[in-house]
Amino acid sequence: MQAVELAKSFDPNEFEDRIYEMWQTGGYFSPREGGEPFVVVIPPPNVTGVLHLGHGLNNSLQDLVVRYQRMRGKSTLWVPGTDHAGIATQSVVERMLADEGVAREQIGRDAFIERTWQVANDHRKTIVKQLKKIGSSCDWSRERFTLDDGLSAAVRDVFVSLYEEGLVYRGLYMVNWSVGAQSAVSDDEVEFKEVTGRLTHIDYPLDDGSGAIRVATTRPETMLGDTAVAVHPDDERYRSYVGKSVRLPLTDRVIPIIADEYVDREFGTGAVKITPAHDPNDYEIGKRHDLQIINILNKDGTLNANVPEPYQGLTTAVARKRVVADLKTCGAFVRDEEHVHQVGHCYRTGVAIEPYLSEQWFVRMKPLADEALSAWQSGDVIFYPRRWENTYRNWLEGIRDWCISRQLWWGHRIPVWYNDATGEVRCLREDPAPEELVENGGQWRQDPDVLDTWFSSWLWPFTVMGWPEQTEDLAKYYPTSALVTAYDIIFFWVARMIMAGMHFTGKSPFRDVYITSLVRDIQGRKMSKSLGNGIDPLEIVQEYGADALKFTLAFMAAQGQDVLIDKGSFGLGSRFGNKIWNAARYLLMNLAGRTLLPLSSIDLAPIDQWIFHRLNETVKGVDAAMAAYRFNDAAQLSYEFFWNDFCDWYIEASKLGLYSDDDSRKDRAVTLLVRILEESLRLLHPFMSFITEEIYQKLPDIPEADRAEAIIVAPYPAADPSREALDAAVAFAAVQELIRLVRTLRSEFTIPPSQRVRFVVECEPGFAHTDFFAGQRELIEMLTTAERTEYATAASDTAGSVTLVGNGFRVFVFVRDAIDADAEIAKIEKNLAKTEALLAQAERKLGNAGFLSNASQEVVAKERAKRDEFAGVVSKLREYLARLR
RNA sequence: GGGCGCUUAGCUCAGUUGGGAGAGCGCUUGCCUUACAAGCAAGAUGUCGGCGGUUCAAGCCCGUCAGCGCCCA
Repeated sequence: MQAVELAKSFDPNEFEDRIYEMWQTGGYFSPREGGEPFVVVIPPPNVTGVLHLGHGLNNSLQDLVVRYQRMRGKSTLWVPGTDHAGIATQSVVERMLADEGVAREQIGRDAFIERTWQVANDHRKTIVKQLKKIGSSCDWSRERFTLDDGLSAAVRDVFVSLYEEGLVYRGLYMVNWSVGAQSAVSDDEVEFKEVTGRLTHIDYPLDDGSGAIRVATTRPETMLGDTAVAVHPDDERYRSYVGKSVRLPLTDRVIPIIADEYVDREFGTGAVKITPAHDPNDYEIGKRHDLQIINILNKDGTLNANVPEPYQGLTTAVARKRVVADLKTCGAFVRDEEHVHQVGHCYRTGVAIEPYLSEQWFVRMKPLADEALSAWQSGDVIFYPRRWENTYRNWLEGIRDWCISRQLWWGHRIPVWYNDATGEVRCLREDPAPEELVENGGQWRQDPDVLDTWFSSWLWPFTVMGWPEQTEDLAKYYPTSALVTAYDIIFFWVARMIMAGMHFTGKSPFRDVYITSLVRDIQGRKMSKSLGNGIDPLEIVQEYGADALKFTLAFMAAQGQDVLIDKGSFGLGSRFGNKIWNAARYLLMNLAGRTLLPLSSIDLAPIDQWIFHRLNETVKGVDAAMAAYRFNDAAQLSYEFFWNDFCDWYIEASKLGLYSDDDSRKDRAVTLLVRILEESLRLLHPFMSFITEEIYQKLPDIPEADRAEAIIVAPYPAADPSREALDAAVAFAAVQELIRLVRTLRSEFTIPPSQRVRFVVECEPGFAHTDFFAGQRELIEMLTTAERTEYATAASDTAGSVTLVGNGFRVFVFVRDAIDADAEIAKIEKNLAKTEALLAQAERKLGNAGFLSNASQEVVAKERAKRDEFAGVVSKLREYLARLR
């Protein structure tokens, strides 16, 4: 057989694109015929921008799960796609237009939407390219976009259905007005931030001239819209004021003083100004007391014509200063003080939210939330880690109606037409709408607003399968198997998808919800553009390779904890790739002139049994970890097997065979090495996808091996009871102990590699591995750089030796001349003290009646074994110490 | 105000049912040993935040205090 040559230096850039192309051409990303389905739908990235490291984590983990299940024979489907992200995308385009000096109103709705499609398409292409670059094994033939025809039809269908069911309604309500987006947003889209403002105390003079009532407010400019002052009905201080009126400063209005239990007597002065149009609580009070509602804001957040002329057109911030100044001038201003309070901000634009009374569309959420709760209660949805179920439950139990209309152009247009003349309203599935509704003579007009982006996202798991059409995909691949997403969108997305799934399909859209952590920088800050601390996943791919990206993230993604990461962290995965590459390179270069044998013809030596045993244990561990979504455990187990067991021990040991002059011995060694390499590659493929495929493609034919045309569709290693070899594992552990003892000695006394040492191993009577040691002489000598080692039950002449104490044996190393006696004594004393402490601890336990009666048989037996081991070591160390002195 | 989480080696973090404290990076020492210096061999470092309790036994369970973070109101 010819040698296979791998490049001397490992360079993932050399093969990653080529391998991805090969997978795509091979059609491996599409579900295979037969097999139980395993389906994942991607959390669709926004077409606003490009992928960041959070996407890197999320998609790496999805790829990990999908590849693992694919190799386990499942009919695996990962549906990719993108989200139109209404507000975010629209504002990106608006900014672009602004740079050109144009407002969207100038170019008109159709032109604006056209322009936005271009931007969205550009971003979509970039995102797809990025997902491919990091190795995502998505089925690209099924890629979807929340605004494409099929999904749009579904959105329309759902809106109309809910309208017909009475779960969608329209009305005049206090909503969260995003001045930045000039649109309403839902309650969930408001982020409360602590803001240091000022609490302003103002005297409102009584209309009858008998004094004034003092109010305190954090938003003085809203006084221009005040229509009452309220006090608590039981507040003695203000009892006599109730029923009187005040003359509102800076205006010519007279407003009443009312009593309402909502008022907090402890806050401020205990008297509160009431602005029904601009505060949700004031609005409620206004309704109770039939107060006038004066809207003082324009949609852009400036003051409108309902305020006195000098303030019109000012922004709220400017108006605030102006109002305070004018209050000072007229003497109504009392004082103000620093005041820390929570202020709502739009999560997309970051601009402060103004409570604003307007006509909007809402979804009545209670019935839907109940369905989502029952899905969870009956175990149809399981979160990993479980504690996120609290978040899910709390949100659903305190559910509020969902404001779904947005005053935007980019999105799903609300399918409702109004006849202003007759007052008729029609909500229609038909698309395009009937001729008579289309804006002709101005009789009918369509609602100008679009729907919240999440109103399409919440349908994602089944609309990507073609719903409401009863498609083949829907029947086969819905409900999906697992959802992988971050905790910050449990409300926005996960809970709503479960609601929609239950309501429209009668099924939870997925059973397992794996909640990923957020990726932060090394100082624990969220990665963001403005901080400039973001990490571009493509930069990582460029520098370290896609495998390094995925492996490192998987290795670090313990359940529940945020991942703190910097660029250097990816060295972990990169070094692992280098290790795999070089191990494979070494084995393959040794194929020259060899013949691979059938595994069944080989009589396994103990060390071979040991490595198969370790591989088998690793497979079991990885399976258990993957079943529990413990990706870091799975990654770590495979890493340790490959690096520590296979490379550090088995490959090193195999050099005995490879460097021998015996062809059959060489064939045997190479056969086993290639065989274990092949299985290891399959074990590692979900974590290190590109490199394992690249090497797999270069492997020679291996007799009796379960090969596939590509590793991506090769079978995942399965646990095999016949490979369990506990005896070999225990025996080999003893050999490792012996070798480490000698190596440590060499290192501690700086015995150069050029100096081969000689030693005698003396095994105690009853030591189980005496014969095994002797049988491994060659290996032991190679790995300790020794010569002429002897194995005996009683060493005869130990003069000139240094003693090493193992569990059940001693090693007499003849290097006495090389060592410093005082240093040796100090070392032994330290070791002795440590072992004596362990012995004392074990003896204390075994001397405790409570321990003997309460602890399990197994634990007691283990403790006895420990005591015997420590006792043996202690007595041997003492004896040696006595001899040294 | 309600809820969740965190505090373990210099750094970043694992530690699944309670039973001799771990990884990666960093550090120290020696090696360019015919796969890999992105490597090999060896080594050092912990009052597991404080206090109290349960238990034969606590990093792990319970209580409490302190500090940090997130979510909801």
